[in-house]
Amino acid sequence: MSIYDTLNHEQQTAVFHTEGPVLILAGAGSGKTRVLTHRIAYLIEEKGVNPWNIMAITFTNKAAGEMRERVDKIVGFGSESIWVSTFHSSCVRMLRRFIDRLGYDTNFTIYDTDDQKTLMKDICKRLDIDTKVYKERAILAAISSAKDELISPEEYEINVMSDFSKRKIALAYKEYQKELKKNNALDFDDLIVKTVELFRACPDVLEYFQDRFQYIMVDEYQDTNTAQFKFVSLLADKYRNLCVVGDDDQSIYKFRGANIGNILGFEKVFPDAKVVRLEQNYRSTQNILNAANQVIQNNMERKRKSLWTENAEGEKLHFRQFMNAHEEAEYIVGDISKKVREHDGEYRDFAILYRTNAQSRLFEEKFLMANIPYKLVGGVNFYARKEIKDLLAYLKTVDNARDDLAVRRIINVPKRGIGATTLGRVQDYAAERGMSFYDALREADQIPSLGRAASKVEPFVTFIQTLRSKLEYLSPSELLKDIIENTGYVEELRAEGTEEAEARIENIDELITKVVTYEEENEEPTLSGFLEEVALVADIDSVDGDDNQVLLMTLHSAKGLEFPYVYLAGMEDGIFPSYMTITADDPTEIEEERRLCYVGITRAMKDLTLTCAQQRMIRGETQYNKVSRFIKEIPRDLVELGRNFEEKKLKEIPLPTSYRQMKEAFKQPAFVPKQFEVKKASGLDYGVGDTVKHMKFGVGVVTAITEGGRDYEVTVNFDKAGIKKMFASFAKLKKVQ
DNA sequence: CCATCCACGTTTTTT
DNA sequence: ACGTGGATGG
Repeated sequence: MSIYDTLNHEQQTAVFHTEGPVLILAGAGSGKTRVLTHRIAYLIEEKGVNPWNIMAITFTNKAAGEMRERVDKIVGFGSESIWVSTFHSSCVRMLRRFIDRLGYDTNFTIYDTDDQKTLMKDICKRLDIDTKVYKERAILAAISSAKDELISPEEYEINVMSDFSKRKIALAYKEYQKELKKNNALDFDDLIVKTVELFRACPDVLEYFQDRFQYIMVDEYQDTNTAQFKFVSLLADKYRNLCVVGDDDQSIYKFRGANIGNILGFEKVFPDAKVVRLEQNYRSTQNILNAANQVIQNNMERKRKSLWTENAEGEKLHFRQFMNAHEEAEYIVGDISKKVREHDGEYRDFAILYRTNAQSRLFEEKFLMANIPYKLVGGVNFYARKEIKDLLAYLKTVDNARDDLAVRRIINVPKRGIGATTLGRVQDYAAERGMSFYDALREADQIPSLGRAASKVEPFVTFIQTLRSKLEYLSPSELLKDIIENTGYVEELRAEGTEEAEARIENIDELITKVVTYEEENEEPTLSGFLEEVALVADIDSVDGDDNQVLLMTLHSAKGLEFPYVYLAGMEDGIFPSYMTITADDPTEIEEERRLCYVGITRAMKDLTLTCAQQRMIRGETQYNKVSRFIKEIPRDLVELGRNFEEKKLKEIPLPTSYRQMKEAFKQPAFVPKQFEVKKASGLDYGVGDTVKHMKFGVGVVTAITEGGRDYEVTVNFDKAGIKKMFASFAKLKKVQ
């Protein structure tokens, strides 16, 4: 009995076919990750392939982490030398080694969307581009899609000669790349583009990596763009052992440049490709799967494929329509609460999925009121917060003095009396001499136009120089603490005394924790390493099944995940499918929305609820929406409609004050509900030695109560379940007389 | 040079 | 409804 016996026939075919190009068309829930991990094991154990020669590429760090974990479990020896990583981090790793061949420094900085925007704004000003006519975002989007297609600024310029407004963009693109290089920075797209460029410019480097990665596997292949395709095909060109896994029905990133042609045309590029179809679904019930199949069938452009399952028929899908979005949210939150009370599942078994991030707000509000732990994925990125960006800018400045953006961000934070005028003069001086902004600052006393302002600059320069000299013997976390102390950043916030400032301090504490965690997890922690990790995290990466919380996220973020209970909220024409795609000329856009719907439905394992509202506030305006066309594509007999929603409102809750106030009141990390505070103030109604009752574990005796930061941690010796530690506010323990 | 106020646009999705 | 960023006045 080998580990491969547990695979079905098609899965085995995919695992055993190790040589040459392979295309695995894997439907939702068909066990593709299992196939990939088993394939890696098979390569090593049966084919004698050196783990060192294997590479697996995913899109998110979370997916990479999960695969790594599973590979570690299944491969006995040498699994740590397999490269399991995302496109972006693979490229960074390669570039850190060789990018000097392209005239960049190997300690380059990675710009996020915020940085890009700041830089573009600057460029527009310089090029005299009116940002009211050409918005930075639009220009950046154009540049990004050019990069996705590997179109250089020069090529772009030639292509758009005839179009006036595009000529402007071409100009901006050129300037933008020039600035990036000057700042020794790369944006997200550059990470891939520059790697391809490197491969093309330096055959020896390409061959080095080709020999290194003789077996390459790519997950979520339907979401690769042209640049990523080129990256992969160049790498695989020598040994041709390329195995790609994907599902064209789950291609949902066209807006980000994903080229569905990569998967649809794989057999054209590799005529000798072995094609394997995984069509047995192990995740969902018949009903859920049937609904998904029926919906996706309305798309014209797709590979033939139909999912089936041996699972039970299961419950029917539920559909509910409400008067407004409040009732919708209340119903869903109430339903989850009820199901958990009735032991149908734990909080972690539930997920609410929606089309736009803005829809999350109401759910948050209701979860806070109902005191249910939840986790919001997405929204405002932790690393996009002001205080975090400020401190990171300090670290970046120390790490790479050529990053003008970072230097300019912090030169007057905290206030050093250096204003726009001074900045402009330094900038001019730097531009004249072709030096970096920071280098110009270092010789501030030699800039005649500065006058007295030069004396204000000096302490800043000295400070940075001191930090840099400490770089050798201070760890990143010590450096960060040094910065916080010397700038008085936290002190200043503390002096403010507002709740908002408190929240910022908490965020800073969290940043420190993250640096320390980074140092613990890496053998050779470096400042550059930390900054790089920070630049490449996605929201979804922080989702951890260990926390018992309801998950809230967009449909896009949910790809690749599964939950016993799924709620698809906001099933309305105009929301989902979005207004943009309904009104678009291009009919394929609606197909992409439908694929998104397919992704949503197939996340559910046993229970799927679809909801919509008749009216909904959007940007302060009330909208009236029809039921989503996708709902109508689901056969009626698969759906249970339910009586009109009559359940009592979540009891005795004072009417919601404004959302802002709510947030203020509960401003802990989002998932820590209010009750902590309440409980602490009022104390517990049981103590050590008392007998208590728990919903799930039954009766037990309290052996200890410790005071945690925000809650009491109670240790109980249960008659049946043994000793458990739990937080008082979640455990809902009742004293038994 | 800095703080405050108002107008505007933003939202479809993100590595 | 909300936050950002520009304009304005101190």
